[in-house]
Amino acid sequence: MPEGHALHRLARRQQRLLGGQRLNVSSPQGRFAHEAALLDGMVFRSAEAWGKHLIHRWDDGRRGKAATRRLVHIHLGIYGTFREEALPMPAPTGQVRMRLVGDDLGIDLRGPNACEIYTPDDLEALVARLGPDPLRADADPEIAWRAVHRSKRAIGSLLMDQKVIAGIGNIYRAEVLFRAGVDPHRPGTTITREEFDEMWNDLLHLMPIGVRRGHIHVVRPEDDHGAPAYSSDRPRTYVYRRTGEPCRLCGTPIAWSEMEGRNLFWCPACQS
DNA sequence: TCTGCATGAAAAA
DNA sequence: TTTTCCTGCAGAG
Repeated sequence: MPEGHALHRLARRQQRLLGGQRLNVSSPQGRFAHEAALLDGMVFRSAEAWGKHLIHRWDDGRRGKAATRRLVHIHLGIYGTFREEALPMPAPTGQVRMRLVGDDLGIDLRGPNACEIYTPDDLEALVARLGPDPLRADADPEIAWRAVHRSKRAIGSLLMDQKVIAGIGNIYRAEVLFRAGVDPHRPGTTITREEFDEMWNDLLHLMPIGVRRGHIHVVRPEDDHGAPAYSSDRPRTYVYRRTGEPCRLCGTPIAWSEMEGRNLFWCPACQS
């Protein structure tokens, strides 16, 4: 679930569902109890994503300098999940780190990598260490291009590095490389400006689709036939988790290897 | 019902 | 490079 598109989608949804409401905040699990007590009864003002990071903005309902404001930083990691619940809220099951209860519904957060109070300086530092996020209007591809162009690291590794581009995960990494015909093992220094631009523009195209649909779907309709799909739905990926299955374009078995501890998938014929 | 793996990334070693 | 976070799902039985 949680590549960048999922976080941007969550931010929009949570702001729509809870924005402007005074919430009851708790931490049934206890690990966020002190912070939850500070937030309890405050107004949930907005939610915003930078890459895979989510920021909740809170205030006490007053305007201007008199207002007390707080920021909460959330990173879901690989396990983290939000679940919406109808009121009245059910008894917590599992480890509920943060429970938000509004006028119409509640939201439980389980298993996050991070859930913590941020200062404005913390947020500034976070944004400063992230690369451009293709889902944000202010994203500057030149920053990403420079990072790629001067690095000897494999492009498959660079695309996963949040300092290079924020919000890309294992699926977008694999699929964008496939669609651009780029071998994941090539050093960044060998990537041409044309290849980089093609991948960046593809992210600009694909990631908003992910936000709208709520999942990553990159297979063009004309390629959506033949080989058995990974999921029971229509095929969504060209290479991700399709090890040994025929490439949707050329039929060559999709290759797998481990790159820096993560699964890597590519077509050895289309990406060379 | 049980088991192992997963779309991350910071911290530890 | 390994450990940690400890949910949700797919596949096996």
